[in-house]
Amino acid sequence: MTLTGFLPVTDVTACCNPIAREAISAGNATNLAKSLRALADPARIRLISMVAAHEDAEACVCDLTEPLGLGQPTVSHHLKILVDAGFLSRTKRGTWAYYRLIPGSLDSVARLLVTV
Amino acid sequence: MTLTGFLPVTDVTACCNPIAREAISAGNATNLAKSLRALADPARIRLISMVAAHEDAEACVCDLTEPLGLGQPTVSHHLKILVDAGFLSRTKRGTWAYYRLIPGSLDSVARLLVTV
DNA sequence: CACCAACATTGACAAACGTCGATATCGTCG
DNA sequence: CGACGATATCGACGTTTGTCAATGTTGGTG
Repeated sequence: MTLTGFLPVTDVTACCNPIAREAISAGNATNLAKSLRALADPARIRLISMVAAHEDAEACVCDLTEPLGLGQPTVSHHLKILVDAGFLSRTKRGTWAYYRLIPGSLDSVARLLVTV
Repeated sequence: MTLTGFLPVTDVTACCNPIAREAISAGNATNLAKSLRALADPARIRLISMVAAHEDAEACVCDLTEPLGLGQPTVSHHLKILVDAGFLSRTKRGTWAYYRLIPGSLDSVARLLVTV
């Protein structure tokens, strides 16, 4: 299980029923695990949360570094993982890179976990 | 971030709003990350899925080892992580240990991810 | 009691991860 | 053009992870 070689999360989750409803295939389990792994870090959860809750629902790296308490390269690293996994989008305007939550991306993961 | 020192997932998720609704605290992000980390492995996703989909919604280690293609100690290891994280319960009957999905545990994680 | 089967625990090892400092890239402003 | 500011990439490091073989534990059975 590496964090490299993602499918965007919406592709991953278009595949199957909630995992508790019927036995998931090995391949789909691997894909879902990759998406979850991208989320399974405190810094990345906070990044998603901060981006979504930020003014205009977008934020640049400079908005995130200080409140997160991590260095700029580390923040860029985490953001890249979230972009590659399909949770965030990146838009460059001037010198700044603005990140946004991709609508529905978290929901498609949630849909696979839910049992009701 | 270690996989040891869990709170049961239902405690973790009783804490807060969906992460995209308002900025999550560092502590709650750490707890949610621990729960997600317990799920973020292909073998463990398949275990949850197989247990939930199994006859009578329970399964023993011997039911899981062979279809999963992993050794018995490895399967026990993964099951312990899922029990500690509050996703599975363990009941011993005779020589066998039966695992069940704890109702609502997956849903409480899903509730924190969902945005709609 | 002695043996066996199911499961848990331990110890070891390679692979992957999170973080950082240093450096590279790219757009802006003088 | 040259300097600067925001961000990305690289290389390195200590830590955590997933897996296995070997061993321990516990309950049933002869």
